[in-house]
Amino acid sequence: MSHTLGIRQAQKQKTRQALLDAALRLLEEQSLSSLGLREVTRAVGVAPTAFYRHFRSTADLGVALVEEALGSLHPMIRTTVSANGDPDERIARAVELISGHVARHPAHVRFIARERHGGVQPVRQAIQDQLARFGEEVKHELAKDPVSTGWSDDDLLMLANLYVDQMLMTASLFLDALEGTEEERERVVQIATRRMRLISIGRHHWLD
Amino acid sequence: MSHTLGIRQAQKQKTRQALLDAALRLLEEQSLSSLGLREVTRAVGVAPTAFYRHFRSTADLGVALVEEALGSLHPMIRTTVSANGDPDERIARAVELISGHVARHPAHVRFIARERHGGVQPVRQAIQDQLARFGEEVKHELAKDPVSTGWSDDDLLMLANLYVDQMLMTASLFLDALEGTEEERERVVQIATRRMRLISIGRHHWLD
DNA sequence: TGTACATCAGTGAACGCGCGTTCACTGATGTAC
DNA sequence: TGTACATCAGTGAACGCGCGTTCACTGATGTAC
Repeated sequence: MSHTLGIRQAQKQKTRQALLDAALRLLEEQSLSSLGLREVTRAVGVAPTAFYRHFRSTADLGVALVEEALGSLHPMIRTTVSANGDPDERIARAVELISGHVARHPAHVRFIARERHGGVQPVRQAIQDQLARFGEEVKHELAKDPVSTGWSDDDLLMLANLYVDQMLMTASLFLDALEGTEEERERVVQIATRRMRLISIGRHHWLD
Repeated sequence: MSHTLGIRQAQKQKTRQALLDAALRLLEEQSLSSLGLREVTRAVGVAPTAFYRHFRSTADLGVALVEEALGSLHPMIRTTVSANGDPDERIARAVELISGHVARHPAHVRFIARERHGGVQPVRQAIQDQLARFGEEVKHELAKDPVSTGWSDDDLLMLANLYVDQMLMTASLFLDALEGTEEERERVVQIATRRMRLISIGRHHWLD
């Protein structure tokens, strides 16, 4: 049988999630380092002091947001990279997947792009850690590909991280085009696809 | 004859520069969106109200910092891309140039990396504009290269922007390794070099 | 099922503090004659 | 060169405001018997 939370626990989690949601919305127009605790509680409709029942500080809340934004992405990344089909098909699928993810979770993507180099160290660290995990996982999937025979471990990791950075860059481009026209979004698809294709070509000729 | 500034103008520029310098130092540990006007004037040793003689707001100061950080970089970029020699030599020279620039101007590099996706729209826009200019300039230099014969304008711009993004990424890696060991920095050189090499290989086989 | 006590998420008042902005000012520098 | 007036970078007092944090509290939920 599955464990049901008590009423108290359930209500606490609900408030916690409301704080995270409100913060994420406020962070669309500012950086975490300028986000105020009172701002967040005001948006939720609880007393400022209620914040401390859930987080030590806004930095702490930021780390929780990193987990929310990136934690669930690992399976998706794995299946994308390990997909089969010819290179162009795989690239098209990956670009579409990124596009869809940005459209569904724009605030999360913006948050990660913004705070990756942002002014709050623990959050920066949490993002770096997650991205490093992505890198390792992508490397692991790439290693299975016949194209990778003869590659050193270092080179595989280099390529994996290049892909990860490329995905983030692409996500950021889609984000900028979100409020634009369909034409602009199509243009991002074109650019992202060709960037990926160039990297893919480099990969296939790496050992020449 | 060259025009000499009056005493008043000279002193004003000196104060303005002091404000920019102080802000840049404070921004090593926070984002622009949380930088206070009083913080900056306090660091310089002038009254808070003096700030308004030079900038309308901290956002305005941020735009001036973008100009200071990127404005003088255009000639450097051009000569780097247009340098001759075999691809590996050119890559090695480019990586070393980025490494040197980061070592000389760490705060400027950090500022750009941080505010590129930061919470202050006018500053983000100013950075985007400068990077778009870099892209156009790199494209213009790439077009001169025999390797580029047969390339469409769109593809050349795609490659140029890929290079620009790659430079920023590399600069950011060097930044993270600045306080680390010489070994860590050498590792960044290796990674950046191989990323560039893979892109260069992709470039040479693009039209296959 | 009922009772008595423990837990603890959320409250609301209070605090001291630094913020951005206004305003009239000062006194060194610049300019006209 | 000297004088009289204009300019304007920087000053300092004052303002209202929202901030993060503390503290003792309340009352619904949880638990032991």
